[in-house]
Formats: sequence, C-alpha cells, structure tokens
Amino acid sequence: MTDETSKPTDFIREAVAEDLRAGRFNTIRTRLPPEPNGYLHIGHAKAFLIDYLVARDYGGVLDLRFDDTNPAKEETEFVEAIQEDARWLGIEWEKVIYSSDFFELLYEWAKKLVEKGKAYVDDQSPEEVSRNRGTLTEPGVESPYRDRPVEENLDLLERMKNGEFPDGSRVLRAKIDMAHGNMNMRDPVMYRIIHEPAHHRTGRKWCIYPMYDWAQGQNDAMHGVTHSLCSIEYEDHRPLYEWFLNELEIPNPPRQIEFSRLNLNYTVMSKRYLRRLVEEGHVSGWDDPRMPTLRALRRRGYTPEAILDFIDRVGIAKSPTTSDIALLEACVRDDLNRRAERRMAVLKPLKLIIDNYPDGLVEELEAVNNPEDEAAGTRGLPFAKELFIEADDFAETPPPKYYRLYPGNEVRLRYAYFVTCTSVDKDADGNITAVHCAYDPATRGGDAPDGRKVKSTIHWVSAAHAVQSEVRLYDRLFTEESPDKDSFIEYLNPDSLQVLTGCMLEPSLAEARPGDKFQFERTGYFCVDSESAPGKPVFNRTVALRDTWAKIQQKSHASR
RNA sequence: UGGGGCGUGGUGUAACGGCAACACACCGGCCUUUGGAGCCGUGGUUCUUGGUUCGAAUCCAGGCGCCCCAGCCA
Repeated sequence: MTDETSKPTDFIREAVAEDLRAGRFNTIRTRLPPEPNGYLHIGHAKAFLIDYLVARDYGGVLDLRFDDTNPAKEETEFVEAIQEDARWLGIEWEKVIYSSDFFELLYEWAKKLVEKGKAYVDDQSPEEVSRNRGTLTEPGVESPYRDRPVEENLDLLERMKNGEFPDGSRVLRAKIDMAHGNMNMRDPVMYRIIHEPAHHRTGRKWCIYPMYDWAQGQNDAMHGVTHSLCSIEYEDHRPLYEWFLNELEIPNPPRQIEFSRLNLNYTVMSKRYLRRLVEEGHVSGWDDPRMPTLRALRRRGYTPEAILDFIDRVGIAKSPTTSDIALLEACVRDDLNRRAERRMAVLKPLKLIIDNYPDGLVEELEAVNNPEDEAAGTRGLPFAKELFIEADDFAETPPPKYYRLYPGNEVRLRYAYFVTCTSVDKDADGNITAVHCAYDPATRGGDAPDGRKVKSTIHWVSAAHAVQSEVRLYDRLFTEESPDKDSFIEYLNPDSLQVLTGCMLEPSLAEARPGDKFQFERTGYFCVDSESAPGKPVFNRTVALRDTWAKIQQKSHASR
C-alpha cells in the first residue's frame, strides 16, 4: 500500500497513515518483541505479520528485538528458533537487537527518574508489596520507604546493581499513585534483583533486571520505534508506557497501539498449555504436526502463503474473538489446490483384478499433474491386470447414493478404463480379499466412444509397481471447541493421529523429498515428513479434501 | 461497590449519518475424468431501551453481556 491514494484497511493503518500525514513521524519503524523463551505459534505469526506488513506498507522498517529482561526464563536456543520461524514466514527485519543492548542507558534513565523524585527504592518484601498494592476495588497503601531522600535512593540503587543485596530484598519502583484505578499505575516495579542464573548475553554483569513496563517503551524510544504494536492485554499498560516517556521528556515518543490477539478453536495457544502437551507426552514434540506452532505447521505441510492469507482474512480488530480453524484449513487447501501436483495414492488398499486384461501386459497411461496449472505437465502411470483401489471405493451392498464400485456397477479408473465389478473373493471369515472386474478396452484414457457415462471415477495404483509407505493422518488435537481451560487434557482428540502402514503409492512418489507437497487425488494434501527416508517414505496429511460424500453419510446416519 | 476494552448472519471482518458488504462454515442447485476445484443461490429486527435526525450499525444517554488487570512474568 505504498500507493498514497489507497485507503487504510484497518484501524492501525489508519492511525499510522494519520501520524504520517500530520507529521508526527516522518518514517515508520516497528518492532517484533518476542521473549526468547519458547517456540513461535500461529498467534505470534499474526502479531509478527502486523508489525512487518504495517511498516512495509508505509515505507518503513521492522526491527527484531528480543525481550531478554528475565534471565530466569530465557535461552539462546530460542533466539535462533524464532528467527528461523519468522524468516520462513517471509518476514524481513533491518536489525536484530536485544533489550539487554540498552541496559546501560536504561539504567541512566532510571537514575534520572530517581533524581526527579519519580522513583524510589522499596525495602518491602515481595509479600508486603503485593499486600499493600490493594485490590481491584480498594486502594493500595503507600510504602514506608516511598519518601526516601534522593541521595539514599541513588546509593541503594547503585548497590542493588552491584549485587550487594539478595534477591527479593529491594526493588526500584516508580512513584505514581497507590490509589489509581489502574493497578499498573500503583507504583509499578521497575527493577528487581536477580543473581541467578547468568544472563544469556550479559552474563553476570547485571544483578538487577528491568521489568517489562520499564524496558519496553524506553527501548522503543532508544532505537527509534514509532509504533509499538502489541496485543490487547497491554491496553491498560499504555498509561504507564506514556507516563515513563513523558517523565523522561522523550521528544517524539513512540506510540503504542493494541489489537486483539489470535485465538483459534479446537486448539490451545498458551505457552503453558503447549509446554504441558510436550512435557506430558501427549504430542511428540514442539514440531508434532498437530501443534499450532509454526514449526509444527511447517512439518504438517502448511505453506507460509497459506498462513499469510489466513492472517489477512482474519483481519485486525480489538474485539476478543476466536477464529475458526476451518478458515485456516480452507486457506491451505486454496493455496495447495493451485500449487500441489496430483498423485494417486491408495491409503487403505483393496486388490482389484481385471479378469479380461492380458496377463503380463503393462501399459503407460498419461496423467495430468495439476488441472489448475497446465504448465505442471503430465506424467506416465503404469497400468496392469492387478491393481489396488481404496477399500472405501468398494461396497458389496452399496448404501443410498453410493456411486462407486459395487457388484454390477461400472466406474472409471482415473486416466485408465471403465471397469465393471463382476465378483468378490472372500477369506474364511467372510472378509473381502479382492474384487474382480471386467474392463472395456474401448474406454482407454477414460472416455467411452459410445458416449456412455459413469457416475464415479476412482483412483488406483498398479500392484506390481506400487511404492509402500507410511501415512500419518492428522486431525484436530481437541474434540472440544474451546479447550482453553486447565482441564484441557480431557478434551484431547483420541483420533488426532492415525498411522497407516502399507499404503500404496504410485511409483513417481518414490523420489519425493522431505517437505514436498502433493494432492493425493480424492483424499487430501500430503507432505513428505522430516522423518521420511529413501525406501521408507512417510507422508503427513496436511488437510483432507472437502468431502461431500462424508457429509451425505453423516446425514443419512443422523436421520436413521 | 475499581480501571480498561469489546458487542454486526454459525465464525471472522467491512460499511466512517444515506440500499448492511466480503470470506469461511452451513444448506440447496449447476458443472465435473478428483463426491476435489469452479459457478449460482438461501440465510440478519447490526446486544438492548430510549433520544437526536428527513434518514442511525454509525451520534447521545441508560441498561445488559463478554474479555483483560491485584507477578519482583512478558
């Protein structure tokens, strides 16, 4: 939206455009503020994309700033993982910086507030601080140390920094208003003492670390952020954000704007819950394809384009809402429908024998790689007397509206021939072991010269040429639409992973590499898993195709 | 009985005083060598009550409902 005449599409862009127009800022700079204490999930993707795209749309830039103000929680491991995931999404930043880069200057600024009489060292215990904060309806009680002389505050602060006092013994607090209706304004803590562990970047240089509220706005000001975009729960931190900047007399202070975070049904998004899923072994790890993390989505076969599209379609607003995961699924289908080449793969094989087809003959038939993209070309498919078809594509006694193969019915084998079912083989227990058909040689390629039609086309794989594979069918992790409560483990979907072995793939799939994506015709979109190996292929189902037949079945079951 | 935010089909967003629009989902139909894709159509007293106005989703007042805040987390 570099076009000056185009209209902002949301309230954030409206505000940015207005700030530019009014001359409040000449250029735009936003920042990603992840805390390096976990893997990114799709909720982060929304925040990241807003920061990135808003800056880009208005000719500005983005900085990646790791919010490493709490050594007790942060690890270098995540610094790299976060960048990897953000890059995968296509996000570009000008520089990578850390809150810890600003520790020195931030400390100087804190002393300025102390000198102004706007901050003080409090010797109350954490329990006392908490008790004296008051409640939502009752004002807090001022600390007995609140009016300590400036010199004493400065001395104590310096000694806190130098490590003279134990953790929890003292804090630096802003002196605002203990009776404020907004709890954040009741003399918020600016610095607390933390000796252990060593900080992942500054080591043991600092014994005090800034709280989020104290670090955030000042860091923004220090590297020239103009718009500090964040999620809605920080809305009542904004008065504090502005209070610090105002007391420090920062010219052209950055502006904080909040938007509602992404919630998705049928999943959980909080770091705590995700960690429980991993630690309790409900999933195989942070990249288990059922997780909402970006690495999991990537392994599952989601494309960055699909995620971008999803975030775009969800939009930006301030209302607390939950988006439908069906929209995310629609976005991948949309993207993969255009891009993924089609292949034939039989997930639950049933042997089909064409009795009147010559023994030993192998024909090569031509198949279209992607009907949505002519440039994708065609490929050859070996066809022979013995094939595998999907077990679901045959019914000895067809239910109502079943168009597929059943005794006496004629169907098309995709790109091959019309076949009519003539008989069924069964084992001693009565299970169907093979179906026999007769083919019509005149229908080669799939069209009948006499113009007769079939109601159904089914996919197949030549038995002699098939590549065997494991296929992992993924479904929603939870059966409950809103599992976001402490008892969420109860709502885990027992069928969220179904592992199929002995699946039969067309031979061209033998060459597929991890990450390659295909549509298995009539089944869904699949991606070669990272654990896949030559000779032992593993495919993940990204998402099933829309299945009208499943709906018909559901309805007939429901009405029964 | 504190402060802040938010209420538009099932879901998420648009409409910035002038015919409530789009996407997903759903339901019907058309089309189809994927029961895919594509195409067409159905579905709303804009939380509520009152007010201002020729005219209100939009402005004003009251009510109701939902979300966030009492970490030395972010």
